[in-house]
Amino acid sequence: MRARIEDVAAAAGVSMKTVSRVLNGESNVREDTRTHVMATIEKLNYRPDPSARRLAGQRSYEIVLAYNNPSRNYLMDVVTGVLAASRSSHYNLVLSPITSPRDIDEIFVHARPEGVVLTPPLTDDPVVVAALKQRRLPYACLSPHDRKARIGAYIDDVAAARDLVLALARLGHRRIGHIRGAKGHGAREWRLSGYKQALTDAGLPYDPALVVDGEFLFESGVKGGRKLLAMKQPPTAIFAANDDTAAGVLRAASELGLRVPCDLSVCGFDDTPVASQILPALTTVRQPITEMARVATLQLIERIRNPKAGTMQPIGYELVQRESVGPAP
Amino acid sequence: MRARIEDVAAAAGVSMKTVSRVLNGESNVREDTRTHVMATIEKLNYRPDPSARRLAGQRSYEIVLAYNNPSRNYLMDVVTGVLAASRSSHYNLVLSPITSPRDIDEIFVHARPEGVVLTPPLTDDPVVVAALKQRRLPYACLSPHDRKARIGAYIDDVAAARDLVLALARLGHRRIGHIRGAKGHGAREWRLSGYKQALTDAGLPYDPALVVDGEFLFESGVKGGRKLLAMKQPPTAIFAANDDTAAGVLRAASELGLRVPCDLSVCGFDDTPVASQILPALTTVRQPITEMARVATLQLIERIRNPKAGTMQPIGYELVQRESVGPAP
DNA sequence: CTGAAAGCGCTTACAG
DNA sequence: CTGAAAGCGCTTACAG
Repeated sequence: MRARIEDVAAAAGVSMKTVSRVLNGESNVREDTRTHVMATIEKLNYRPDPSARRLAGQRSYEIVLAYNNPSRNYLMDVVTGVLAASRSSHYNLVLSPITSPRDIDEIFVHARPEGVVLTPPLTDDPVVVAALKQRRLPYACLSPHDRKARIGAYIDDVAAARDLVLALARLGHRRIGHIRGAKGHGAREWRLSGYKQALTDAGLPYDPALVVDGEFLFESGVKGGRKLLAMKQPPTAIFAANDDTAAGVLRAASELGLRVPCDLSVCGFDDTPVASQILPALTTVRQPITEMARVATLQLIERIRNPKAGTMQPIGYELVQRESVGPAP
Repeated sequence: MRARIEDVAAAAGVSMKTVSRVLNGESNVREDTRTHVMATIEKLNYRPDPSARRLAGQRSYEIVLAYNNPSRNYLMDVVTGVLAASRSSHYNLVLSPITSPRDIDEIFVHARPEGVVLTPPLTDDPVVVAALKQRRLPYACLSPHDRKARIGAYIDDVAAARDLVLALARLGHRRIGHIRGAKGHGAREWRLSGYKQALTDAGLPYDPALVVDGEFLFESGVKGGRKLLAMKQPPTAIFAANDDTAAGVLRAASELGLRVPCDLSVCGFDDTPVASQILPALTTVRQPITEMARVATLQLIERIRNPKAGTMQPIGYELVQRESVGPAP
């Protein structure tokens, strides 16, 4: 039989309440009492029953991870990070795929979360955020568009995009195209912004014709790539908003008989598996997604414990140089 | 305030026990009593408190999804399927990454599952399976090596591999190479077996030199591809055990200046994103992973309810013809 | 077919 | 710093 708190109390010669105090790290326990109770817990291999704890404490210890669009790769990394952080703090993770932002209340059908982790683009959905605020539910965000008044984690997308494009400029590229990310994602704006900054830094003019729309998809790259490469003065390099898009550009280039990186340089963003497996392998930016998710969840937990705690944490990124970028032809 | 079972009982003019019976679909409730109680539940928008239910019932309603190796893509699809099935039956999903099969007891640190869903290669790990059996814990498997005495879901890997290789033979290929999957995965054996069957069906000899080892990785494809293509009589087609491996073969072919599919045909297995985004896009097999996970979980739930219920369900696969396969040169 | 009582294993609110 | 009592919201075992 499993040991109960009552058994521990009896074995340690204290009350259940004292054991409960030790368990929950509450103050007002004499140090040697605490030590003794801890030892007894260890000896009996006692683990508190989560259901009893929840019922009596009127708390769920649940953290919801809400998501909709992101790629499976991205999501699984996020799951890993959120799981690590929540477990280390004795919270339970409840997954909540959101079919439609209007159905944000779906979350509460399967959980009574103490806090929510939001992945983009849910982070910037006014309906979702309003619903959470109305319920006064703490939430943390991964790479939200608006970082002020939010807690969570992010990488400096602008700087990363700038670094990438600046590297292109240093290789002699003077006409650099950009295929944008999907609307509603902060990354769409940041990456364009980094692109523009790099042009300025390199003393290159900004030509709106070199910037085409996209949706973070392979198809965006094919379409955007065809459009850019069909220009009278086509770009010699293309910065795609993510790796899937860059893979699409590679396809468009191949259709036109262009060789990468000899005739055209291409870079992506994210360092997904396709980036290293495609030919040529993509120069891109690696985001430590699992770490971001872990840190964001930790911020959430701090805020759950203290409404004034929790911050927006910057996380480092890494430029990954591979084969898809070369000197301007 | 939330309604409690007591409130529903009072409003409906019955005892708590009767409401409980209706809630749990037990028999021995008069039909009109049931209808009336249901209406009252609806009216009060009553939802039973999960913690109280677990505590009183001494049940966890938890299903653990245990995983180690699989790719993030595969896993996220599995998660989606398991989540769908467990929620539809009022079970909760607990994720359990297994660092080492020896630490299978990790599962029980964070959950007291009523059942476990196992993903390959955990499905065939003797330590894991023994631990589950010893605890008399029902478990369902996704594509286990040994389907007998197991419940869950699978696709006919042998037939799928045979179809793929047979298509190659029909295009005139007479020397077809195979790069195998990782040890410990049932798929490693099945795909080889399907490969051999196809050769037999096509009246082609089986040449062991054309079969090289692999681990389901991109690197396996690069290495295996180089080895096969360096043969005195190299194959004109290569069946890689999965898409990542096939992507590696594409890379090896490119290094040697071989063009796919003109000089070499390549096919993979799984239809991961890389399969459609790589150049040339891969001919492969699509497994409905989410559906398999859903069905397997449903089998598990049946078994939880009845130790004799639950079966091993076959799921259909689909051949995806793309650009990486062509007539023999 | 229905119900009154006891109990699941914790925490809370209070007292000392 | 510590404890005795009540209660969280359900289900179980039993009785009728």
